[in-house]
Amino acid sequence: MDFEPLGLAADLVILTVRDGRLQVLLIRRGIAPYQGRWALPGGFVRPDEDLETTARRELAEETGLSSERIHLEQVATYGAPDRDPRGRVVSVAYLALVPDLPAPVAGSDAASAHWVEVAEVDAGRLAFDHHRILADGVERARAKLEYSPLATAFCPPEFTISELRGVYEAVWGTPLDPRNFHRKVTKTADFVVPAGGTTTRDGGRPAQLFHRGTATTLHPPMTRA
Amino acid sequence: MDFEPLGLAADLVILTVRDGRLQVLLIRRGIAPYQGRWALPGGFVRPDEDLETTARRELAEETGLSSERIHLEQVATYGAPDRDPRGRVVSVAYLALVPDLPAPVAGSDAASAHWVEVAEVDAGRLAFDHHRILADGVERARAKLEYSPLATAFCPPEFTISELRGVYEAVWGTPLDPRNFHRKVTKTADFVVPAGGTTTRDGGRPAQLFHRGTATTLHPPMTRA
DNA sequence: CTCCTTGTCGTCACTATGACGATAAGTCCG
DNA sequence: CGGACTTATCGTCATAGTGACGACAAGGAG
Repeated sequence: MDFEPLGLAADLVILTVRDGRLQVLLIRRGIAPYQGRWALPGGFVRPDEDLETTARRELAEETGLSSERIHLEQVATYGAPDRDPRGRVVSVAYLALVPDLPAPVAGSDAASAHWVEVAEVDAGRLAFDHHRILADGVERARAKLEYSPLATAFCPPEFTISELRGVYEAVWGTPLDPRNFHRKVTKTADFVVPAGGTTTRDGGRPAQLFHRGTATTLHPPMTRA
Repeated sequence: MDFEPLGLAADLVILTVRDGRLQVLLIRRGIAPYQGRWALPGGFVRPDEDLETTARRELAEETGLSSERIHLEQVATYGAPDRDPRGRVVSVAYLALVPDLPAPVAGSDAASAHWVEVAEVDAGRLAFDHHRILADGVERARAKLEYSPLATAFCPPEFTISELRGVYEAVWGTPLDPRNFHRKVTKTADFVVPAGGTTTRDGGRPAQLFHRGTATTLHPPMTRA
């Protein structure tokens, strides 16, 4: 087979919720093209390397998170012929959802990696077509919160209902009624299961701790206000 | 940039509803590898060609459908290093939904193209990892019928509620109550709009004709039984 | 005309939801 | 130590949407 010259990359939309807001991990590019501009972390797929393996490798390099338990899913593939001035580069985008890290971002490339609030990302300032990839990734995350228990991926192993609600509010950008949210979450089978303890880390009356349940889909879905 | 040798292909899951059943367009491979096996239509992305352009080109070649109005969407990208014995080939899968064609499949490669009932496709008989691509494409279609008005993509420009219900039943593989379905569809704003005429092509009492409305999402979604 | 087929409207009970009141159980501070 | 304050959790109520299914409408076939 005679293959055309072509680069294959995996780019990552790594989202977390910090300080009650949705944030994405961006790196400042040190080299051309788009030197000095913000970009999504990513890298080229190595020969004999699976696409998801590349994504997990990059995730580990940028965040230090190497766990298999980090949620990672493919979003879409971007292949416009002129999307990279260096030549034909096709990029497979992955979405990663990580809990608020106790330690700041650490890793080899970490020097230039920063959490940026999604709402404040200036689309025009991102390298390549990364604004589009980011938008698609965020929209995927927003959609999946509706019908999957994925919001728990943003939480530590044990969390309160309020913290879970905070995830929804941050990702969707809308406030939710605490009482209705509580009812909905606790009555949806296998969404969350009581962990047995309580915490007062959010102040006020002690809240029950939960961990994620076994559900894979939410019936009926959560509703975005 | 020094790029690794690598092929980039677009493969198509082309679905239609014929005789009340969900069918997919498969071709019988005339050359190695997997000679004689069924496969999804597809082909390599040309230099300077956009991914979706490749997909539309292949769609036109295999079905003769060149209209921009045919629903086409990206599903996922498959890049396992060993998925193609010829070397590293990464495939971007697209899902196309086409109405029941009045004329049989026509096109340059049509000699080997056939509609096959999805329920009868023997996963083990498909070339490459096409069984997986097919499964993902079908699942995407099933899911999208829930929250999008996409079922109309399987219908001719004017259709009856029963015909639309037939699409749902074929894609989901479950019977739906005609009365509740009728209520749901006609009460969902902008899902379908009356076209003004009636038809008796399904027998029985004449049915109103509709065409697709302007809705892009269904609130609340249709529910799979 | 009568039967048969499909289309369309209506009813009813039940579930899920949004809005919001009320109470519980901690911390904080004077 | 006793509010005041904060967050958690439960309950109530009206309403929308749904599944199950009865009833009637309006064509064609024999």
